[in-house]
Amino acid sequence: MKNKSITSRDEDFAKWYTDVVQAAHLAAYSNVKGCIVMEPNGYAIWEKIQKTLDEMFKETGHQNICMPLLIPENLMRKESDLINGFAPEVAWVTKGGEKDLDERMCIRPTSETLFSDYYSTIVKSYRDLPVKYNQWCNVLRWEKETRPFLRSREFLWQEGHTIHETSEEAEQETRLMLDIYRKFFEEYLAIPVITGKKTEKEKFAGAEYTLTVEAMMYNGVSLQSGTSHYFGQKFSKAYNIKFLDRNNEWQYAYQTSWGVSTRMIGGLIMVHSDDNGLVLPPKIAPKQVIIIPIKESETVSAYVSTLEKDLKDKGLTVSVDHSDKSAGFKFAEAEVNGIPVRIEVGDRDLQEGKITLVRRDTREKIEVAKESDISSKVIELLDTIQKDMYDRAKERREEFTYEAHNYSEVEKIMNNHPGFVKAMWCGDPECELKMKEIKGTKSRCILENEKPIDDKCVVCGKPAKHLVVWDIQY
RNA sequence: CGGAAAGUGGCUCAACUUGGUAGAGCACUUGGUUUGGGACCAAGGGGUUGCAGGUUCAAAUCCUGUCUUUCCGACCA
Repeated sequence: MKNKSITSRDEDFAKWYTDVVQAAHLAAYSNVKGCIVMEPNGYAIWEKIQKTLDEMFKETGHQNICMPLLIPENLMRKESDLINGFAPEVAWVTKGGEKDLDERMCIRPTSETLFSDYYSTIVKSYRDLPVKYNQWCNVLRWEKETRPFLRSREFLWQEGHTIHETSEEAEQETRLMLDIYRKFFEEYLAIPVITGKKTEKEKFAGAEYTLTVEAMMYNGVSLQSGTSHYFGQKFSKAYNIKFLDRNNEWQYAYQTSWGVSTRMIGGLIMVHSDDNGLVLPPKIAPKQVIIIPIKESETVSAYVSTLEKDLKDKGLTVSVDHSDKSAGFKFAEAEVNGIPVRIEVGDRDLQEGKITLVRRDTREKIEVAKESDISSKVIELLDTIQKDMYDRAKERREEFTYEAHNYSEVEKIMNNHPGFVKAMWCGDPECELKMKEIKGTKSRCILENEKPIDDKCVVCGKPAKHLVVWDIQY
């Protein structure tokens, strides 16, 4: 029994993805090209993500701040790597008149420039450091090919920007935030990730280096899901962020930035969901339990309202489907929306002294005695679902993780079923380009703590420097 | 920017070849019967056929122009 409005995942993955987005009412296409309307179901997931991450940021000493939407052109151009990297994607606005062209401003594609300019005015002494600010906002990048959540012109994200007294401290911050992202992905989103350093070619324009969180989607394709950048003194020199150090000498500050976006929602869908719609991990599902009265009767209604109160008292988010749709419709609806546990309550079951719990992830039906401690059972079940979802995602990732020792092996793997290909690399960008000829395969990240699997580059055969994970990307 | 295709109620499409009162399914509204895997019956509302011009007694249909969108390519943190 498959959802009628959703294309099968194995038949056409891209179509399946957009079908799920629409069927679960996460987002709708708008009349603004490349921009989506994030609908309540989708936005609720974002709010949950936001709340969880925000707490993690605050626990580690970060504060929220709000920067302007517009960046004056002269400010944007102070750091040349950044503007060169972003130029094709930046949208410019003017007041309107021809003479106003001198005062062009861009809509922020990212806010390093604004933060840097601001930091240059507030930092005077080493005693002012570190400064650890974050903002939740929208940004605009004029993408040509767009897909809901994965790549849209306007999207929501958080960008943390910090400045520090020493390079060590700044690098530590870069690592810390990467770890927070990893923890969030694995513990909350139930998505196993690999982390590592981006190559020169793939790093953020303007960064000394970029650390990344990469996740594998159901179809084996990789999604860059979060990045943490170390800037060194690059921006502080361009924007003059100077302070008097402990020896009473002027120093440029060391800087970081890090971000994750609504793209994660796309990842969440492509890792866990199925042909019946959305599947959400309990820790991030805006609604954890839905109670479905099969047919409203006095006994059913009485049982349902007691149960609802009970579950709510235990801190679970619960709703009851009181609509007059048929039972089958309600089941399908609960499934397409990805609610982790649904509880079916009907007269027939009640007479037999039981009710039915249904797991969304496996669709397994579990009968439990109506007088038993339902809320404890539900809490236990939610934990199991969370864990099982992670384990399944990890198993699938292992299944499509390969090692390759030469170029034709990579070709063979990618043509068969894409996935993470571990292979050695000499460090030459030419070899990276050569890899791209295989269905657009790119370096995802350089693995830092794993043993080399070979001593020569998978492309050119020269001595290898790095163990790299390669994959096709979204 | 190159190649291809499509524009008809909210959505998916039909009618176009051969000009003659714009139609179906889904969705929506109302009433009733239903409810253990996407219920049924009845009634109802909603479209100057992307836009502009031309041919004709008559244009969704033929002709010209124009705009928009989608797909492929190129491009892409």
